[in-house]
Amino acid sequence: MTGGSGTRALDRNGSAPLWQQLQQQLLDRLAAGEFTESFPGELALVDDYGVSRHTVRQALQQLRADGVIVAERGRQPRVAPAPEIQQPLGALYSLFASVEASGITQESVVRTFDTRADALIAERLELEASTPLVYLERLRLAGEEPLAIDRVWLPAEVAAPLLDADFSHTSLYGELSQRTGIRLDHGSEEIHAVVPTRAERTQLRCPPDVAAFSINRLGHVRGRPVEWRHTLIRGDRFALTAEFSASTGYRLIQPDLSAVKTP
Amino acid sequence: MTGGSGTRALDRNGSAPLWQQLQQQLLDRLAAGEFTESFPGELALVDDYGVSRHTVRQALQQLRADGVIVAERGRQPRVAPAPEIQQPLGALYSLFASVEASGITQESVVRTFDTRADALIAERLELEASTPLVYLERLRLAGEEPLAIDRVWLPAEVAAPLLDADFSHTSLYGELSQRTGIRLDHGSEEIHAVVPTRAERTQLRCPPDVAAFSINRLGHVRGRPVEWRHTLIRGDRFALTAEFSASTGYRLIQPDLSAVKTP
DNA sequence: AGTTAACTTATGTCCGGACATTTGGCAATC
DNA sequence: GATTGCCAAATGTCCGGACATAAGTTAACT
Repeated sequence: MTGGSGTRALDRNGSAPLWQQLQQQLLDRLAAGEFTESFPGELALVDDYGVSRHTVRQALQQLRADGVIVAERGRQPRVAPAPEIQQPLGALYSLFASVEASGITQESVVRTFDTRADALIAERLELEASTPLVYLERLRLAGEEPLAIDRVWLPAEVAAPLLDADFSHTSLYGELSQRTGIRLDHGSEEIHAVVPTRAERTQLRCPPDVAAFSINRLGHVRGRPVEWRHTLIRGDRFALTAEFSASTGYRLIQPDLSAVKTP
Repeated sequence: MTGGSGTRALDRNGSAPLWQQLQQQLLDRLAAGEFTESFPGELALVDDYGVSRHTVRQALQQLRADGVIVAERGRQPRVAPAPEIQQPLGALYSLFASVEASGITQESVVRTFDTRADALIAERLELEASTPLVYLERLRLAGEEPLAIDRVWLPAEVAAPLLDADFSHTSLYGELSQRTGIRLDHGSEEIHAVVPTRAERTQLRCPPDVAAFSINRLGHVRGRPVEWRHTLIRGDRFALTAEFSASTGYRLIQPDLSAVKTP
């Protein structure tokens, strides 16, 4: 199997540096699921690819820096475990995390939950207009009082396993991760300040002359858009809080919801 | 001067690895302002410290990865220029940068500009209630139409040199940096969605049933708060846009102002 | 004076070897 | 059976050398 020398070949005539080729090959093999639990040691790679240990180390170096693999002295390198806790992703995460943190009971009333087609949303998800989409519309309550209206569209192809879930207490991302293994890894959102329509005000049971955040979000998984979301949050019960510094950049932090709770 | 070998000494008996010591020494010397415009080459360091080129390269590697120094083939390494453009700092930066980017003329009408005392603001700046503060209130126009009301308080002690500046076309941060050398390095802000009062609507000349962003910001310089700012931005002409991913985290990006320009 | 060619210098890449240090497993011992 | 000691294996560190390649400099040439 892992016998002799030079089992695997690298293009030695020009093109890319050897260590770069090796690095890429390792990434490819890793993406193909080749190293489930044991990663080849440096000397094994030296033997396999017929390069010096220095070159192997140079290839591994960035992989270690990026946290793809973990290596310690005297121990065989292993593939790094998936990042434990997903980084807070976006203002929506901030919203629900802050409710959670403040200890207020969090609940959702599912108003609609079905599969349908929507040409406009489908286009935003880069799908055919007739593609079936799972649609979930919830009224989110915090402390038994309406906080936000949340509407999500996902391609039925990926979200079908969710259809028999109960979303009155669990989070969409939790179910999505648990049932399909899918986790958003990229997204963009646009945050507007709006005055809710009368219908929205009725649903949110909020007084007149109250503004709201309107957030449109497009979530991606591995480069493909898989979630369109629109959330309308009462402006009298929520605020975005951010911190920034030259070193850490701009970060949303969990606002103190109790301060904006019920004026 | 830089003659012989081993001019500079490294602790060779245990403790930290040579490359780490070298890296630290280089960082120290750099912090002392020793390499203003020319950084020693690899071979020079080999000669100076009496280590192999491999060790020198290992020490430099992380410095290059961190962008501290820049090295290219055949060219002497140089100290990387100070971070080109200051990192977008907060939603306010995003606001004015996006106006700038869209090519719309940006102008301010200075409504008030004086020195006064304000107990509430002083407390937020951690100052005595009677401390004199420079107060600047501007109506910010984009494309000759009102976009935001901007009010800033700074301790007079640091902002005094600004008092004879004309803020109808220049930015506060620009003047502050130019006249006093002060640049904000940290801050926090709270973003609310509100319905503007009638007086504010009048100033902003915006139609009824339009919401607004209300942003409170506290800016720091080297751990001391030096700026309290309140900005009210028309919600029909501005939106916050953000991107996030597991690798880069949450970042505000410049929204397309033209899309929200004038409905 | 302007252009080209050759040379120097510097980093990028790659190889070989050597020793230190830590881990993990095996074996001998109590 | 549990502990201890030893050895092999693996990575971390460090050194030396060699050639390739790009940039800058100088010299020669038109």
